[in-house]
Amino acid sequence: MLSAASANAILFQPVELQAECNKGYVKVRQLGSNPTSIDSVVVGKDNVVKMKPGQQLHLVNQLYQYTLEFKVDPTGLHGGSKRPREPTLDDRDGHRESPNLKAAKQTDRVSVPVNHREATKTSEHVGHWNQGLKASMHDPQMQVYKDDLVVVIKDKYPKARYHWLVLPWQSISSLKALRDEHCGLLKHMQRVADQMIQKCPDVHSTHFRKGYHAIPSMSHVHLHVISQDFDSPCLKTKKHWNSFTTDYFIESHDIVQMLETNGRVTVKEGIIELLKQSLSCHMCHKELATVPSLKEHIKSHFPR
DNA sequence: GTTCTAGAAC
DNA sequence: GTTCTAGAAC
Repeated sequence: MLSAASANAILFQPVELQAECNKGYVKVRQLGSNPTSIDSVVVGKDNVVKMKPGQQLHLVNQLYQYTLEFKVDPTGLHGGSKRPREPTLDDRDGHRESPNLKAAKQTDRVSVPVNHREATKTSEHVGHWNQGLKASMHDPQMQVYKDDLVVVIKDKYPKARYHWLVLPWQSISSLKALRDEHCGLLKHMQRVADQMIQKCPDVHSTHFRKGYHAIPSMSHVHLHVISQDFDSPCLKTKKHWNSFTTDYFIESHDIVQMLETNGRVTVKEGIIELLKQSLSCHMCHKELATVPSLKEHIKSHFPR
């Protein structure tokens, strides 16, 4: 049985924090101009981690119970004159990996619930890249529509002029987890997708498709709603292209139909190989040797 | 999922 | 020389 561990973070200014711990280590991630730089800090015997203003303490998983205590450095020798960081462009973009514990004050304590079972598989850790949609869907800045059953967000890296994701609030990890009782939910997601399309200012000149990736990278079932211009700087690789233009992209209607007839969704063996197939224009089937040449070619089908 | 980059392709 | 891809790392 795991005992509760605690970490005291000494802060010199009240700062915005996210708290994270992984088997006695605390990762301190400095966001801002270089959001990928990470300092890994061993928690000392006294469980104290000194943090500079603006640094964020992330919870890597939920293996341990925490209490975080935020204190002011009494010596004033550790950068106390520095200002806490202001929100950056990256922040406004909205894709944080875990919920924020906002503006902790000196005496604030934050308890993080423990869920041992869900934290056992590495790929299911909160904060792992493949869990990003869970954070995004709950971020009000990302939501472009929501109701009791679903939320719609813009894809963070859109592969076309319009690219939304429709996600159910209900936690369904992948297509494999779908059962016939989910048919109603999936049909609702389809209707919401259609509403998004109808609200689009270019609806009359733009073709959309609604569907699921056969083997998505990101956890949590999500319906892609994507315009067929594929005019986006984020579309960069063969994998991107083939994931939206081959049978790797499964029409929403087909998923619902599979569920209604078989009670579950099955994906053809070897479907992942489709991602490696040669590049072919989805409009005229012309074969192109490289992604840049393909992107140049499809411009002719979708003049601005 | 993205980013980074070595080395293949040109 | 530059462009582009594919695989590792995250």
